[in-house]
Amino acid sequence: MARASSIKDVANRAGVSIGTVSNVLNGKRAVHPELQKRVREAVAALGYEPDRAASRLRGRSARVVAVLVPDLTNPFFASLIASIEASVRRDGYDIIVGTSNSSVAEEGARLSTLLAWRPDGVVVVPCEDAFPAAALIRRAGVPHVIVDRVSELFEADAVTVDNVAAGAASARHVIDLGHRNVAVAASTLALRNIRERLAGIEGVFRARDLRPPNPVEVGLDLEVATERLATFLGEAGRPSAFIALTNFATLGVLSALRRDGLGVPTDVSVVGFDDYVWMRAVSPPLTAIRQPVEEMGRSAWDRLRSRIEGSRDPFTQVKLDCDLVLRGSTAAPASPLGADRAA
Amino acid sequence: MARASSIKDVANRAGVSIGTVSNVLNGKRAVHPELQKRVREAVAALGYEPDRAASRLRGRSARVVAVLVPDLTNPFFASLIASIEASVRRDGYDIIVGTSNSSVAEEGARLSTLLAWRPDGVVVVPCEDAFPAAALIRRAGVPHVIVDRVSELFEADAVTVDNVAAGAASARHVIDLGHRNVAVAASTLALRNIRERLAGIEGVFRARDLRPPNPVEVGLDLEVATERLATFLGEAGRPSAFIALTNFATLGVLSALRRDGLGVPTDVSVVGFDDYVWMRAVSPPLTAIRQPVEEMGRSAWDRLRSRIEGSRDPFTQVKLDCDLVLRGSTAAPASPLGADRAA
DNA sequence: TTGAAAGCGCTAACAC
DNA sequence: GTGTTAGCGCTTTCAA
Repeated sequence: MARASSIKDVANRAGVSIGTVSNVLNGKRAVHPELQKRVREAVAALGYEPDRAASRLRGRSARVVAVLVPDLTNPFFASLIASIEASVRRDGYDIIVGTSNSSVAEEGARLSTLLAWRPDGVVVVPCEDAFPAAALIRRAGVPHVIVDRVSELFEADAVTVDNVAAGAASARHVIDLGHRNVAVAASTLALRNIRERLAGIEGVFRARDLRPPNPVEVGLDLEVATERLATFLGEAGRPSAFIALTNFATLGVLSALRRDGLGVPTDVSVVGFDDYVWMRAVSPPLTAIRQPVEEMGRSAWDRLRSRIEGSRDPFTQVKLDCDLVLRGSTAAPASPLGADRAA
Repeated sequence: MARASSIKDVANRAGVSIGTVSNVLNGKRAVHPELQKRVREAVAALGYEPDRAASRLRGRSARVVAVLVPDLTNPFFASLIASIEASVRRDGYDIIVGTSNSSVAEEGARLSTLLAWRPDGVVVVPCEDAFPAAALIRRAGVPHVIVDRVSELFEADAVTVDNVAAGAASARHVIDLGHRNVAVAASTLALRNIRERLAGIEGVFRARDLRPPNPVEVGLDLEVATERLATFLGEAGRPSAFIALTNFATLGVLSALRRDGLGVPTDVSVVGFDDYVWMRAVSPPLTAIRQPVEEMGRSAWDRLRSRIEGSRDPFTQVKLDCDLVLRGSTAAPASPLGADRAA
């Protein structure tokens, strides 16, 4: 296991001092072309790459940002990380990633170890509205941005989505198609962003003098979700349309409808949440609310970078717009006014 | 932006030397209980967490492993990283992740910057069979494990899947159902692991004296994939079953069938690749080849850890088994022997 | 058992 | 324009 070569090795090989090597590499001060050449040759020959950690220790930034998400197997978080990684890389930064496993306790623990790297900045998707680990970040005094989930209390830069508008758009869509008996599925209602989506839906229903739909919490296990939604479907006055408020809820709805042999959109229309390639490939392709994940990552980095560079602006909360992507899973209900309770 | 507290701050507050603080924290040498207590109190009060980078510099491992994958938006790689992260965390390690963007050039560049962290180990999914960046890793002398894609030449520890067996299982399944005219879709055939899957299929067909199916390369864009498969479907002698060799090819097949209004499995049976929750939720739920992603990550870390701990065993190539998960997308062909060319 | 001090690889301030 | 050196935060000798 050959020790990686150090700046000393390069200096020896090039016959210069380590200071000169550093100057060539960082370009802070002019160095004679001849020496430059010799240094660069030595660097190439040895495959030297400055030690990021050592370099940081002596005053330079390590150019690393820590990213903490609840769960990497959730495609939304994976896409978010992909976007953040692409963004930071453009500025020569690396990311170190951690997972809180959707547990507040682990969240704090993970954050601590992430902070032990003394990152230049931190991007977090808290696993619950309450985000006690925020204290750790503030104590460390590290620039940070909260993404996706934001409690009302926590004062920090944040990047979210206009959840109310997203919910409203989906509600308008199904109402305009003629649906009156609409159901809403969410993995949980404990998160503010999800409740906001629901509020958006309720707002539209109320504005049109319709009774707002009741939400169903389906959890995070497909069997359980299917079960819960199935009993719901069995009841009299089965809804003619479903709006899913999370990507997992979308799967639950689809699974429950399949189990009951109900056709989409013939028997029941479905509005999904998030937009993944599979939603375009399946039959019918899913009408869905698309979150601008890509842009969320970029936006989080923009804000974080400006903080890293010393910005002292007041906290901002960026709210990005979702699109409602119309595809084949929504249609007018079979009977003009839906399987209506007015029957 | 408060500077994070250092070992010195802790020492001052506890009224001991920094050496004692270090000994309390690392437990290398006995420390008087009273002093221990004072140190721990100071640590808690200051929220002190030792600087990983500085600690590594002075001889300790930093407990990081670098992970490089072609693309984080691919759910397979995302799941793999999730598994690796969970595994390494159990041993107190962190991961720093990079993406090669499926480009060999970027792969080398990314690997260099990842190596600049002097990680204890590296896990790589190369983006092509040729893996020139391997030279960088070897020169650095860092323990490493190659996952998923392995060229014949490169000598290193590797964790893969038994691709031949996986292909064979899918072939046997559709043949047993009565299909004779079978098509195979892959995003690309430039990767050895995918060619092995195909070889597995061909082997079974030949062993049963059937003409092996021709493969279609569909690329990585859904529109393009749909197009390519659609022309294929339009031809006389349309296949009665499709086997997809990658998760993306699965989507292409589904999309093409939908476009042509063909029912699954009534008109065409489909065997998908990889196993994600959506495959269980949609109608029909997909029969698919499940790669043991979870286990792949764990296994890669097991091997890597033993190398980090100094193991000098010869290189091993772990080959894990895939399952064929039977669900609703495969069935006997409409006419007993399929839309056969023997007609 | 504890403290003092060397030194890891690097950058930046200082000397020439 | 170049070399020398202090010192970042830490672990680990070496003395006491």
